[in-house]
Amino acid sequence: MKHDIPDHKATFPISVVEELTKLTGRQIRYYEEQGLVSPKRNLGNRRLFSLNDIERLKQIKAYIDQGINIAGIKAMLKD
DNA sequence: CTTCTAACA
DNA sequence: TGTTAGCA
Repeated sequence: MKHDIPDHKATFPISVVEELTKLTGRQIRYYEEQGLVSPKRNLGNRRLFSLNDIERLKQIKAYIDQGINIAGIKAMLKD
C-alpha cells in the first residue's frame, strides 16, 4: 500500500460496531442470525463489518427503537 | 485480551 | 436480551 488514505473496503470488528450503532454484541449477532445483516468473516471466524453493514444496523436499531419486531424489519428491509 | 458459539437464567 | 462457559 503506497499512501493508504481512503480505504473504501474498510471493515471493522464487532467492538467498533457496538460503539457506532449503540447495539450490544448480542443484538448484532442475533440480527445476523435472523438474516438482517451479513458481515464477512476473517480467518479466525471473526465478523468483519463493512460501512454498509454498519449503516444497515443503525437503520435496524431505529426500527427496534420504534418498537418494530424482527419479522417487521425483515419484511421492510428485505433487499 | 477479543470474539465466537451454544445454552441457561 | 443478558450472561456465562469453554474455545480459538
